[in-house]
Amino acid sequence: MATGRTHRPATRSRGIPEATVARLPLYLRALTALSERSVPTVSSEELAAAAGVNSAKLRKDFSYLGSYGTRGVGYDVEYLVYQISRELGLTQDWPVVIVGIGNLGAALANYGGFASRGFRVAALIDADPAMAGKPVAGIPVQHSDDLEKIIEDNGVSIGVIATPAGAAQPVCDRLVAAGVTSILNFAPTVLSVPDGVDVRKVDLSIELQILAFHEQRKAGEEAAAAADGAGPVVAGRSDSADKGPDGDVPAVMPA
Amino acid sequence: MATGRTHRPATRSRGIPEATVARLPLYLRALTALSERSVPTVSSEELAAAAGVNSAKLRKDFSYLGSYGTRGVGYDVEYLVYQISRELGLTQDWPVVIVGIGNLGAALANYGGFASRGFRVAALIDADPAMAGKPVAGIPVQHSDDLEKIIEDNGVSIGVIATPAGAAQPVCDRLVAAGVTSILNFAPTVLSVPDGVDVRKVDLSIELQILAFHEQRKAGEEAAAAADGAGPVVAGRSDSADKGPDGDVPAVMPA
DNA sequence: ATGTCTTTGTGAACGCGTGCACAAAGATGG
DNA sequence: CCATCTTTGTGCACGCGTTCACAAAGACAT
Repeated sequence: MATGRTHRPATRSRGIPEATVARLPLYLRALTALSERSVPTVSSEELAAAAGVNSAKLRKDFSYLGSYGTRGVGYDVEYLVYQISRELGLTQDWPVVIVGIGNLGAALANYGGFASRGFRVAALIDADPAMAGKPVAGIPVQHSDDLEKIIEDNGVSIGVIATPAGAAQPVCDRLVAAGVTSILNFAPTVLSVPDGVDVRKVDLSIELQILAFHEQRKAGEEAAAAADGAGPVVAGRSDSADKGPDGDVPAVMPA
Repeated sequence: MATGRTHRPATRSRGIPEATVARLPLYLRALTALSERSVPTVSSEELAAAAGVNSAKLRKDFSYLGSYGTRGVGYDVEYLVYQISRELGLTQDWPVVIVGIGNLGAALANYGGFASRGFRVAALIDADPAMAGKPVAGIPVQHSDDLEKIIEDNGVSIGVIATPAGAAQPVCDRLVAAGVTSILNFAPTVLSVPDGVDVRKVDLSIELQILAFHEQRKAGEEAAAAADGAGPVVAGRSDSADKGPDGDVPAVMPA
């Protein structure tokens, strides 16, 4: 995840904790898989295992949405898919623009996970005139001069920034000025935005650095253990969800 | 950011909280920028602003590493860069393999943020025989038949999975069997790994879904406010780091 | 209808992370 | 050498998130 946060004020959205909101997409994916296999109902235990979380946590998460389960039976898969989709706002169409069509921007444009969740790539924007008109993922790239017009014409409220670091803040400012209120930032920069605009950050380098930290620690422990005459650790197989080198921490965050 | 977690057991690595570890790369980036401008020292207040965090939090984070500041002056930039780099394990070389050279894999191979932090792309691996030998980012793609040999020959301990969802778990199993102990997963799947292996997950679709949730909420509030006769909200500019629609939550997590 | 069994929904306790506010430490000037 | 000023390092309190453990609720069989 991106990185570095502060607990949000008292504005808890409609009583649903942020931690829960972040898990809903995870549940939704697991439920969608069950739905495709025509599984009618699922218990909290089963679904929790599929999503890689604690079953009590899952039940508490669902309790924030309402009482959608049946005691002694479990949850109705289709009904839950609908409720979560509605809660996340996925029942409506979200036009999205991607700014910065380099390798990453092109990869995002081609990413299939967007369309399947109600997200529609409305436009691809790049500052390089040579890119203009060139189709990427079947969509012609438009020049950034037209950014404002594109945003307004398509009613875009979500923007994805995949530009180099230096261009990110100016692009962000223009997106916000044009009406975008949610930004997913892949550029390695801290963006400054007005109140009311949400920013989530994904930083690939930071993720690797966190892994490196734990990798180094493991190497150190192993060496220490070897020095003690004891062998390396490593035990039984476990679901990665309930251990993790990092417990919680976001490499993707609001910022 | 990837998603869904559980607090790690009591194994707090060398006393450094996970939340702190996740912020160290952020500080490092800000410090590197200062270093390039030849700024000799920086106060916690200034650095915190650059990294988008609370200054007290920053000081407490640094206190876990030791007392590297000078009261009345601040922190020595170069020294702090070195200490954080060492703490994160970036002073050593980390060979990394990327498995799955589609759009995303290619984008990762070309990503400049890796090399600059001690990460070296040792090999690109893909299951498609047609890709074999074809250079991506100047590195010839190798066939997945040779995965185990590549891992061992290069002493790789960190693997990046950018395959389709279906291939992720088998690839993960082979990586782990070959000796990889840290995995960065871009495939939309919950990976199961043995104890001792760290997994971090980055899910682009989940990030957008979280944004959509808040976007929907904002739209609802605005409508409600309009119905009350009051105008939309939106106030002054603020640094996004200390508000956020999501406070904390990780879309990237251990799982 | 009644009893048993399964599974949900949640009260309560605990722990981590955050941020305030201040004392201690050092620099700097007279 | 002393006074003042800046900035660190941290004790403390607060709140969120997680987890346990159990009572309530419904299904199902008899």
